[in-house]
This record gives sequence, C-alpha cells and structure tokens, in this order.
Amino acid sequence: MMVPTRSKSINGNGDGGSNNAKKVMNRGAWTAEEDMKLSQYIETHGAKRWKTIATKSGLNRCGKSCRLRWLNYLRPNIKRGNISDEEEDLIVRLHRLLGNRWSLIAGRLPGRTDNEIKNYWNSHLSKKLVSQREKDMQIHLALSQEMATPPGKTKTPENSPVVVVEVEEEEGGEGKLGEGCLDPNFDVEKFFNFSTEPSCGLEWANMFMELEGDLMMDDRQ
DNA sequence: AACATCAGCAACCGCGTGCAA
DNA sequence: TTTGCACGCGGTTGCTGATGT
Repeated sequence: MMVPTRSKSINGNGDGGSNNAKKVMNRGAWTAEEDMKLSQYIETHGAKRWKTIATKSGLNRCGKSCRLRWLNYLRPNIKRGNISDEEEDLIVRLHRLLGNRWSLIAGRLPGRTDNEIKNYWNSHLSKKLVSQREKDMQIHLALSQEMATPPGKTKTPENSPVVVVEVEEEEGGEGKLGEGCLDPNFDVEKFFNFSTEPSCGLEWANMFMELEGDLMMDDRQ
C-alpha cells in the first residue's frame, strides 16, 4: 500500500504545547531522505531529547514526529507485516489480560510496535472476535432453547455430552483501558518483570498461558 | 468507465507522568 | 512546592488502494 501523503502544514506540533515557535513544520509521510537524516543523526548522537534531534538533524519536523518515526520504522530489529498465528494468538490473550495497553502487549512481542499491534487489533482482530462472539451467542441461544424443552421432548440422547459454551464477557474488547481484563488486580509489572531486559523470545509465553488458564478457572468459580 | 464505499495503516493529537530546576 | 520540559501512551484522523455497484 502506498504511504499516505499528508500535505497539510500547520503550526501546531502536538508536542505538549511546549513549542511556541510559529515555524511551519513538515507533516505527513516521511521521505527516504528524511529517514536517512534521522537515522544518521540518531546513530551518532543517540535517541535522546527528541526536540533537539528534530532541530539539529536538519529535519523540519517536531520531536514527537521524529520519535514516532524512529520507534515504529527506523529503529533496528523492527518486524513489519505478516503477523503470525502464534503472535495473533498471543495478542488476543494479552489483550484479554491487559486491555488496550498496547505498549505492554508490544513489549512482549519482539520487533513489534504498539502502533502496529493497535492497528492490527482495530482492523483485524476486533472484527474477528466480534463475529466469533456472535457465533458463540447463537450456539448459546440454541442450547438454551434446547434445555428449556420439556422432558421427554428432548431431541438429544439422554447421555449425550453437555457442551459448555463460554460466552466471553469481553466488554473491554471495544477498547476502554483496563476493561476486559480477567483480573483488574493482576500485577503486570510483577509478572512480566519489566526491570529486566525486554524479552527477545517467546519463552515467557508458556508461563503466561499457564497463568491465564488459572485465571480463567478462577473466573468461572 | 465512473463513482461510492470499505479496509488498512501511517501519522497526528491530547493528555498523563516523571523529573529537574 | 511549583513549574516547565521531555517523553510515552492510547485514541483518532485522514489518505490511499481495493472492491463493489
């Protein structure tokens, strides 16, 4: 897909209102030249003080824009596109646990950015989950009706296995922070141990899935 | 072929937080 | 304690290509 070309140029830069200069900033899509300038500057001076980076690098951009571009596209080890089934599954599970805390979710998926995960959720997963929920609801209703039929008129064999359909209470799926979490008191910091280096693999995922399983069990009780 | 609508995604915006002076 | 700056986060916007009519 082509990169959108935003040609608007306005004074505001959204940088916390800290920039009083009336200089017109570049906005919209980044050019290859701008990317190169930014990368080169950060390579030599480091990714600190974005406002300074923005001015010293010769880019006519606000610091915020530079930061976003670096974090989402230019920094090393960025993975783009092709979110695997495994990653998708993790995103869904983590979202159920954490809600819309995209940066936390992204922090557990090496090479992925919060923006990418947020976009992926909004454009793919939210719809997917809604249709899944509708399906579940239909099954649930059908089973409820069946259960309500008087004894003797039941269509299913007496000893047929009872299918427990779980209709998820995923109110937070539409997006409010913290909603949709299994446990609001879940200690994210403690579990993921953010004091250490961000995980570069998915070894934490097994531990997480075990925990998630426990929480689901508690939830049902 | 022309137009309308949808889907995907890069980028912007506003706000909250942390920290130093 | 207050103030201002820098940063980070989540929500939203708006552009483009794809698809439908």
